[in-house]
Amino acid sequence: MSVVRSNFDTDITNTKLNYPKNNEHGDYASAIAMEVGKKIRKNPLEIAKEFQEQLEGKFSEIDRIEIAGPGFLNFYAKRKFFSRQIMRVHALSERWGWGDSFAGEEILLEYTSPNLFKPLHVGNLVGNIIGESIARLFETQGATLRRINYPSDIGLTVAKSVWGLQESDGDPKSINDLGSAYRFGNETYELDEEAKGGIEAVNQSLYTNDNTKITALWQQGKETSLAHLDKLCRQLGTRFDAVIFESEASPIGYALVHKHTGGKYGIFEKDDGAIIFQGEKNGLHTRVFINSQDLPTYETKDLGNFLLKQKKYPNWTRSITVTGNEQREYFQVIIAAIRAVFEIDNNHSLEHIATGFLTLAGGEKMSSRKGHVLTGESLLIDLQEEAVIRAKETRADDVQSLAQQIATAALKYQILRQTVGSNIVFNKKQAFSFEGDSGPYLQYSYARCLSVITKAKEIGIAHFEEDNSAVPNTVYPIERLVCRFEETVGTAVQTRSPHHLVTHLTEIASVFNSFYAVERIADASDPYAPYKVAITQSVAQTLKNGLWILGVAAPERM
RNA sequence: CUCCUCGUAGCUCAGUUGGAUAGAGCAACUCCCUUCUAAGGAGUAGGUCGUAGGUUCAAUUCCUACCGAGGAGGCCA
Repeated sequence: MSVVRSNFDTDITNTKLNYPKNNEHGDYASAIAMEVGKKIRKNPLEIAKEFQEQLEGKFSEIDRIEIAGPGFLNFYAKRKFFSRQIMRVHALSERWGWGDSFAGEEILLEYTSPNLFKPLHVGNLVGNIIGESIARLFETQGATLRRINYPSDIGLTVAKSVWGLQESDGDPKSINDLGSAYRFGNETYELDEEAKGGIEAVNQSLYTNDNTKITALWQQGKETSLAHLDKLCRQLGTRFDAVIFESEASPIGYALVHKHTGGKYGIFEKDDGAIIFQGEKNGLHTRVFINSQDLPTYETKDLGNFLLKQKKYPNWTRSITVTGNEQREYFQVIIAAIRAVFEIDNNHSLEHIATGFLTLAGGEKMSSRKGHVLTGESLLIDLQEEAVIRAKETRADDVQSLAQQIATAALKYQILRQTVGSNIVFNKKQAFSFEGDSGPYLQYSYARCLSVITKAKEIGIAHFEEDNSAVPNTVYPIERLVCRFEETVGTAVQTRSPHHLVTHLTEIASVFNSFYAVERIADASDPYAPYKVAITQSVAQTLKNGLWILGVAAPERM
């Protein structure tokens, strides 16, 4: 069908083929006649007629072209087109849906980037889940991905924890002690002037490294916190290629800013004792990079971070940072500053992807039963407990591991289903139900496909062969949907929007389940059985490949 | 005050980049397991697409104004 597409992607028009909502309007449709008609002031119906005559018989896959409504061109594909696509899915197998639109690119993708020494809030997981999915999307298009974690290991929040550890004699090897140390430090900072001074002193010491006891606590706590994070990330399916600490980036950024301050070609300038970047010249905000106490701000650290990334991966072509959307405007400034400082040319691109906030639905408070903040971890544990109950009734060999797969699927689905950047209302009730539009629904549909395929094998349904097997005249809706998968992956990558994929997979699962409900697939007496099984296989493959991109496991039995 | 993002069914969200009758799930009400997995399927009901203008053959989609929500705006991140 790409032949048809390319034929229309001309200079005269930006009209593309689209999928009619109604099958009666063909398999593909174009509004080109209306658009051209407007430009040359001619009746669209006449133009459509011309197109029709010119295109008729030009495409081997097209059965006929019809004109409808005010001048739509409706293309009806041949039956064989679909059965060939189904065979193609089978042939491409693991690579079905993959492409090469980013081949040769080396992409630096920074995401997750949490505050160490602090419990991971569910919201922190959003960036990880979206980031991982975007990484995988790029990987399907031939790019080499460098997953980068840029945790904050220095600064006031860290100082609060370290101070808390010191005061409460907490064990820096215990993740729970780190959490309570942070809460203690954070609360005391607000209430007690003297303690506030102490925390600020700790903060200073972290920068200057002048107190061995504090440094030791810090390093031990950092290790604990990192190990814990690593464990959680693995459960979610992420493994980072590089970790760059804010504490490393800080002095490097500091030197960079000073190097480019003042003078004729200075990028930064001194103002009121601070060093700033004049963003207003480019319609952005002016931001302070080094404050009047000569301390680097987050902006400066991000510059240092970039230098470290570039040094580690000198052949990068694209650098993408995923953060919360409150940093949207902030990142426009950072990108402008990086472009100026590092003289980035047009062959390299810098992008920022903003993710939304996560809140809990209708009245549910952001606290668990114990009255603590709802951490990503505790939510996963709760989900898993719920999943175990269901998993026990399944055919799975390993109940615990299935429950874990279901739990992560449920969480990821809720986050990946909607447009990146819009705020996410986490519906606990919905996530825990595992029904309807959900991660487990996709997994269940996949397992169901496999079960049918297994049965087909058992009763000896023949393999589908293009020349020997029978194919029903009418095209099943599920066939059309499966064919579009490749294109969906493409738009998801282009727009950095995994939700397009989620929507499409959900639709595939839903339409397949309807197909399953009315059609008997593995029926030895049905001449179409080989084809129906082939369709089922293509659905399974599509779901599997799609779930992989989302970072969701595809259990074979449930 | 300025800028950014958003407003679609009771709730949570899609809407193929301007196309044909605006779609799902949840919740409500009906049905369907002696048939390949009921975490499923079929159906009913639910909409002035925030409001008002404008551009267009065609607007949920683009432009303007207003209303409402959230965010950002030189020494926090």
